Amino acid sequence: MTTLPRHKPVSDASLRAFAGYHMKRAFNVIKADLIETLKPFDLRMVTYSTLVLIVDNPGLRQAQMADALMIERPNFVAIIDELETAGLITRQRAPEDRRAYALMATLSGQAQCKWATEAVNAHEHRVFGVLSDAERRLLLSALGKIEINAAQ
Amino acid sequence: MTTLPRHKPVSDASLRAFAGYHMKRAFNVIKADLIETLKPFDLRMVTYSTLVLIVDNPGLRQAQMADALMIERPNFVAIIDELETAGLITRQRAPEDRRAYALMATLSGQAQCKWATEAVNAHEHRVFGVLSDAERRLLLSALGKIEINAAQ
DNA sequence: TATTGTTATACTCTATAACTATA
DNA sequence: TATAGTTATAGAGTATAACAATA
Repeated sequence: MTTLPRHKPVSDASLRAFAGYHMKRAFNVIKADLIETLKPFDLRMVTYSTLVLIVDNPGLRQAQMADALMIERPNFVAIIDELETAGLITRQRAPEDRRAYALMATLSGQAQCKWATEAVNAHEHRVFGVLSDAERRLLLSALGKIEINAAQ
Repeated sequence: MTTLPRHKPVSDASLRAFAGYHMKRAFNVIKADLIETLKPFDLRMVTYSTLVLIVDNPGLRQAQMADALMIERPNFVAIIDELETAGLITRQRAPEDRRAYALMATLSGQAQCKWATEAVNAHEHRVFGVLSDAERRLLLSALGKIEINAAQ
């Protein structure tokens, strides 16, 4: 008896004309799956990315890491605190510049990074496994072009 | 004289192995451009998407719109307030269910939607114009597959 | 005077519980 | 009792100004 039926389908045809809308929707599902993937390791997307960068680039300063991750320096403090409290990284005063900290992964941090990366690889396989190798290559190529184009 | 040179390049090679990392970086540049595109219209991404949906689906209820946009009902209230205050839409009590509001775009809202959509089309051309038609089609197809796959 | 890490702060986005008015 | 819209609130995420220690 409702003239406004409750489950009338909503048309998003106009939005679907935009590639950006599809990017957002696809990225939303990827993000949701990644968050679940990292939860057992007590890592968030940003703490996982940071941990990987510290493992791969031992000894760098906070400001350098923050720049690479495009995170504002003040916001990076809590992220580093979180990883340090979890025993995954250490802050070491840089001997030649006592204002700066050099960031290093602990042995535990290296192990955690390796295990989490295995889980993230499984996540990537789950999410992008629907694509053929050719599709996946073309997706990466297209994404790269979009990013480079914007930097001009 | 720094043994930790300030601009030592940071390797993100490990992260670049992940398609999701490229998705995030590409989406970041798209988002930044779209935010600038919508600023002259006093619209945010979410208010623009909502306006388009209301123009295309006049008379639907808030809850239906919120579901379609995957926004929690409480958070949708401020979005609708914003569009209503700007004179772009109206809330009309649904006569057959006086708890509900039917959402309608005003004439001004329809015009604003049309102009903003022209700007968003230009934005899409700027951002995705680096891709060939074939690349763009394959990107959309791949994104669709990722989204559908996740819904299973 | 400038820079590193930090604190404080504010604004957005997102998620949940609970209220009101209607059904 | 259940639902539509709302309020309040809390947690992330993000951005800027300003401070102490050091250069």
